[in-house]
Amino acid sequence: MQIATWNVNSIKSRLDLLTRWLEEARPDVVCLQEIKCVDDAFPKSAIEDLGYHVAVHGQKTYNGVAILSKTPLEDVATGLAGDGEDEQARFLEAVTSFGAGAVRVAGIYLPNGNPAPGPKYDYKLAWMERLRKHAAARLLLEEPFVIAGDYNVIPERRDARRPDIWLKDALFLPETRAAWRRLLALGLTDALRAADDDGDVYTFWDYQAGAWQKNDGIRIDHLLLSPQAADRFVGVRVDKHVRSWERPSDHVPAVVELAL
DNA sequence: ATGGTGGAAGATCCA
Repeated sequence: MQIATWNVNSIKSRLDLLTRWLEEARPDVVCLQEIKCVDDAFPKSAIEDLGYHVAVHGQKTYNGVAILSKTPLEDVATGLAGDGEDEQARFLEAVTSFGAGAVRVAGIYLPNGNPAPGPKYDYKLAWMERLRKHAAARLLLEEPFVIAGDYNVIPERRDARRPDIWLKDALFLPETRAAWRRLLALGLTDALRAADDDGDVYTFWDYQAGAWQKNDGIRIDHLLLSPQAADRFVGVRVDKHVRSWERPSDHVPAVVELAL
């Protein structure tokens, strides 16, 4: 089965592209980020008509996440533990069953954090620590578990075409990368780096300055696998061609295939 | 020196 993540940058503006991609790729589970709408405004029936169950955690104007699945979504949870005051819609988790197996999927939209330093960066780092704690708790369950989403983290220099321009950016600051390493150190596998090939793997190209035409990309969308999910790893891909479609998101879908 | 791109909301913020 295939699990995908895609920051669509507004579901209303991207519904036609999402539909086109779902019909082409037919992933089993899709985590969407930056839907930028309240739950009631999400085009649920259009997506259900394509054969998907839908869970939504949205808010007005900003952020917002959703999970689509060919099989029913159970045990749905919204919001990341650790800050009762946090009202930003950035976390959604659910369990889906396929054949004999089940997988728990968390869809995340990790805070951008710019400008850094500042309160937005503090929020990002706190959010990353909350995510680490949550993942640690989930890993105790020893089940197939995938955390998929827009992490707003460039893990290493090779994850940017021009790493030097990102040195002072919240996506690439040493503290950001240290928090990423602490997350991985729990025993999670970075699926996009789990394949043998070592080439460019970008998932985002800015709308500005011809970034796409110059392949001036970064890898900030990630799928992290629990050991029980990594044991079932079959392959991974980035649907880069979607970035060249008309009126694209600045992110493209990333997909992992698991033997489930 | 300026603006660059796009979305949402509404004339500005966020990415």
